[in-house]
Amino acid sequence: MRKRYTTIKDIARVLGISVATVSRALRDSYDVRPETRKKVLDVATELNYKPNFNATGLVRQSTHNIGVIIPTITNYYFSTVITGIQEVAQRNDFNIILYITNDSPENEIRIVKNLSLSSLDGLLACVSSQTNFYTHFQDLIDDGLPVVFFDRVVPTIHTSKVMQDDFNGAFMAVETLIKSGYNKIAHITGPKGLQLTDNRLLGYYAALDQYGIASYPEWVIHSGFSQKDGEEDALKLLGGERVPDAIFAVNDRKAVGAILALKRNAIKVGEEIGVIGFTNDPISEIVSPTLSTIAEPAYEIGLKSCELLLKHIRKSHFEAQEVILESRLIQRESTIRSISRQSS
Amino acid sequence: MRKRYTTIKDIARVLGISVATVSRALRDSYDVRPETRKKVLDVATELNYKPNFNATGLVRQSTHNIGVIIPTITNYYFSTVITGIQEVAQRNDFNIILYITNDSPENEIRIVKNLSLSSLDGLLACVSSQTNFYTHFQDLIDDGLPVVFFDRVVPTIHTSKVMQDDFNGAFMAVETLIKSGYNKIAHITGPKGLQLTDNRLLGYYAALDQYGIASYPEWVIHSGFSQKDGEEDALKLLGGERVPDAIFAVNDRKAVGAILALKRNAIKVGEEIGVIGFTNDPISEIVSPTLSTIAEPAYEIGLKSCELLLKHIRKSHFEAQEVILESRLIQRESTIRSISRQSS
DNA sequence: GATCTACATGTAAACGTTCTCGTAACTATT
DNA sequence: AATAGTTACGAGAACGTTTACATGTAGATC
Repeated sequence: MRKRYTTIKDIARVLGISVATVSRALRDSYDVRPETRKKVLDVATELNYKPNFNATGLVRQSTHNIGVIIPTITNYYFSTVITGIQEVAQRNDFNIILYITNDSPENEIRIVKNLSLSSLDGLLACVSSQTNFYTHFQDLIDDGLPVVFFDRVVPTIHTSKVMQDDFNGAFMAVETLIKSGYNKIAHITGPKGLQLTDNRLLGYYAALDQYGIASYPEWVIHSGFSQKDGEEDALKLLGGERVPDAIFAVNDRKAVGAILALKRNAIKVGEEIGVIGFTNDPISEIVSPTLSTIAEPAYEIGLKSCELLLKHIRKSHFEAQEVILESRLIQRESTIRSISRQSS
Repeated sequence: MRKRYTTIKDIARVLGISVATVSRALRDSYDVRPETRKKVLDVATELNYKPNFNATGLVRQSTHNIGVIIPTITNYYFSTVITGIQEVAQRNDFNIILYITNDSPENEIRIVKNLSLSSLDGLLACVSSQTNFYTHFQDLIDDGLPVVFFDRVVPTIHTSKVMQDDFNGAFMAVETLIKSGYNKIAHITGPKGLQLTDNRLLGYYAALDQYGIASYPEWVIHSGFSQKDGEEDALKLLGGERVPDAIFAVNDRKAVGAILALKRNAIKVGEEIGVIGFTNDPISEIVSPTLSTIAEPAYEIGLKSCELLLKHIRKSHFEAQEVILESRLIQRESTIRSISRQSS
């Protein structure tokens, strides 16, 4: 049974003063006598007063809510980003409302179309991997809702974006493979059209170019981001005409999938085929052999995205910004050619 | 720059009718002529009308928000639970507002104290592992806010709870170890006072009892839930007077920690010391040897919790319910005594 | 043709705040 | 003592909806 909660009116009645004064006492300090203020505050805590955000939101034309649209949260990267977002939001008294698209464009569109600036102060979004119409986001932006994209950003929309340095990360990954003695390097990556996919692919080509190493179209496989996709891609590479001696995966899940597939085919990972991933998912330390990878600043991406969004919310004319955070190489067993492997 | 959005008044003005009629046309179907209704709907879509939830919330005394309090989301179990929650919430047009406590009682208390039934229709909560005062939750319930606990539930609070069958899961886990030939079985578990910890511990003792197997106090180690805790606990067991030949871990993260620690000490997992976990985290298939475990119905726990909460929200006198979902055994390599181990 | 009923719509209060204005009571200035 | 300025507070509108109640119109009933 829902009880009636304490309102500003209750406090006013108890003290025999007006609601206006109570409101001021609760918020501003000016224009109200210290003693009055104290009395109000005392009664407020005594009656366990909590502001009604519907009411404040209605009059101030703002909720303290920011929406977060994300393909999935059951993976290290995204859940860490959200943790970062949440951290900043909490510090600034903003709530985060979570929308999970399950990486489906239909869900994404349905969700976004239902959003409005009457229920949200701003939006943080990571688009689903198969989305290619972005008008639903553009509409929201045109309506005046501040939007910041992260990780999977939309190139054609002008707004703030936060991502890791995909190009240099990929470059480092491939360079590491080359320096470790691999020279038939394949790349299993995400769907086309995603800026992240493009940039990592570009980094891959750039590194090959710089070291004068050949690549073949069949060595670049576009598919999804899951572990299963990684397994399938690896099998495809193994079954091809030219079998590579190293695989650069667009993320650690795919890299792990590839490692599992290779192991099942009795291929010694590292020794025969090197594998490097991208993310620094904790599984990269658990899989055997442990996985070399490019560490993404997931938490920082969350922090930065949310900070940027808050700036947009607070200054209506804050200029859109693109933030690129550094990635860094972590070398483990999967890119080392003859290691004294630890037992199993 | 935030634009003014379309309101019900705009629609009324365009059509020269009253806001009441527009409101009715938008919601009920009765008491408004079909043609009028159609005109309203047409204008609404044309002007891209979206209801202002602050306003509706204010008058209906309800937001469509449910809060979710959770220690962390960067792990398989919790992120999957949330995905389940989100699924039901979305289907029922409820938003979920996410609060992450980082497993800290101070954060939890601060967050809960700021909550109120003017901003939330209900709350789903999983308490932090070190919390032992629960008055902050009780206060909220006393205020009339529907609360459903999941996983880590609070025994002393009367409200709906959803959890997996911890007792039987633990029983199965230990039974499996026994049937695989282990008989010096240790248990590394979570903090005392948590119902989940207690129930799994009880299941552990019950299985040992049933098979007439001895246990020793030093074989039951209470600590945190992290992988690191698992490593430390395992080392403690190895360094003890009586070294066990099997470890039942309260969750997969700790089990993985234990496996890693054992491997570093050149102990053959499975062969020499069996390990079984709890959760069925995807890492359990990736770690080597693969980890036997008790699969928790994480997604279903999310679904069920949210469904239950919605019932509480909709029926103010809905009776509190305790739901216990089944866990099931998944046997892999870590509990098999001599396996033809796959290459590394 | 008067009354009754049903239907479709309008009027206005209410939800809990914030905030602009107005104003009484002081204090300061001359 | 008259005036101006300051301080602390109140009145009331506004935010966008919903909803109880009132009202007007049309057809049905006698």
